[in-house]
Amino acid sequence: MTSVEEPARPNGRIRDAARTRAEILDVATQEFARAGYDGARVDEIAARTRTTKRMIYYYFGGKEQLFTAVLERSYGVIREAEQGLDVEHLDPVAAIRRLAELTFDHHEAHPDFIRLVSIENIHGAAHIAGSEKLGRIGSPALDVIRRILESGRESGLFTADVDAVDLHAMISSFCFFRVANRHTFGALFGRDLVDPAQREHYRSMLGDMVIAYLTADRTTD
Amino acid sequence: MTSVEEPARPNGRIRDAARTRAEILDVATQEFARAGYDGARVDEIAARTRTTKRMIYYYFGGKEQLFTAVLERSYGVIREAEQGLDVEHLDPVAAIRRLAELTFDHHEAHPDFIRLVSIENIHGAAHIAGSEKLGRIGSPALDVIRRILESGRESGLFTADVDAVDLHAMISSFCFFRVANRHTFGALFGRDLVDPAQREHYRSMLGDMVIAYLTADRTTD
DNA sequence: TAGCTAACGTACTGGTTCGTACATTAGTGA
DNA sequence: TCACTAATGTACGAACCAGTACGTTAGCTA
Repeated sequence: MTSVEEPARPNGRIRDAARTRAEILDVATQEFARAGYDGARVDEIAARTRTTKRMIYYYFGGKEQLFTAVLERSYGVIREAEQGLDVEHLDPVAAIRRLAELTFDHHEAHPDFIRLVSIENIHGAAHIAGSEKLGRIGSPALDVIRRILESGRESGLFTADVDAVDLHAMISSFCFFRVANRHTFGALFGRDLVDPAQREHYRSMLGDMVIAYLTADRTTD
Repeated sequence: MTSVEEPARPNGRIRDAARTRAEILDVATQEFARAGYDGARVDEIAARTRTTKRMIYYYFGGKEQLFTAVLERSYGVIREAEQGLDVEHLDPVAAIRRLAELTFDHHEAHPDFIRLVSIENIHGAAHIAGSEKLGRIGSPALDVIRRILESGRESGLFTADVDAVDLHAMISSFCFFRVANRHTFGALFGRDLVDPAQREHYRSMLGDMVIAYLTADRTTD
């Protein structure tokens, strides 16, 4: 999330469309993630901004479109992160583990994004469906997984009959659950899934799980 | 969810505290699951009931307490289901697979419950924290996992150093994600994770994953 | 420097929504 | 059968909240 800081200017109205727009998006991201779509208050977002509610409607049109814009930017951030991943030089096992770890790290580093995705699912992904930008956002991670799977199978290391999308779901599910459900899980089972002291434990657990699944001895099946 | 049906009585006011209470809970479960806590409307719940809004406040006190009651009953349903599972007679590998399948089936059969848990996580599990009933609900599944893990490790079949709570998290994460995130996942990747035609595929994928993790050859680590 | 427009602010409205005051009745026990 | 209470219904209020009508100004350009 690109946060907006300004070198305390003299008072009086300053005009900067880009800054105002970005600041609204920043605050809206926090507010929607904090309270959900219906729980979020347009007035509250405006109050925590250096501008007014009028500007939210001026730039985004309404609460619904603002939420869509928040989603679009948040998804854009992961896509960028995914585009930066470079694991082609590693052997398939190491490459998959590295990819899983990157997913793990990204989920942990962006709890607000995880919450937004949960919220969007409560609403049946209606905003994604209504957004052209999100429709064609794709996923660089999928292409990477596809290539790793291929080379892993060629070399005989990977025995699992699984495609990139399903493997992505498997990796994401663990990372997502750990962050998204930490509150109920903690309250019910007394274990904090995002306890920093257990971070390495869960991180390697994920890698072990995925590698074990991909390389399991299937001759006896 | 125990749904309430009545043999169409002659009109006129009927007094049945238990029925009225149960009917409110049924409708509230649907409405909260449909729209989230803040999106749900008390008037809407009342309208879809054979009683009035007044009764919701009479029996539950308010929207917040109604949601807590809905959660309490929903969690009670799984606990009951878990108590019915009988896998002690199976060998550890088969027992774990069976347990994973039961979790898989339960998640798929209760999408409303999954949504409620997502919603409760958005609110930081505040209602669970404020409920005595939910605080001491425990989890029969955990005891079962504990025993299976022990016997699996004794016989040398299981090599993974994992405890019951973490294994439960691993199994739940896959089952939960598949149902909770099906909308965004479907919209972004064009794959329906709850497509009935793919049900067996994902069900066995989960079992394979967990078993592979537990029994992986760790001599080379 | 005049004028134009994108950017911004204020003040308000209309509908919504949780919650309640007050009235009523079904069923039960004396 | 009478009275009492748990259960129910009606009508309303007060706060909240998304959205807007209308007015203002900063900064650019001709």
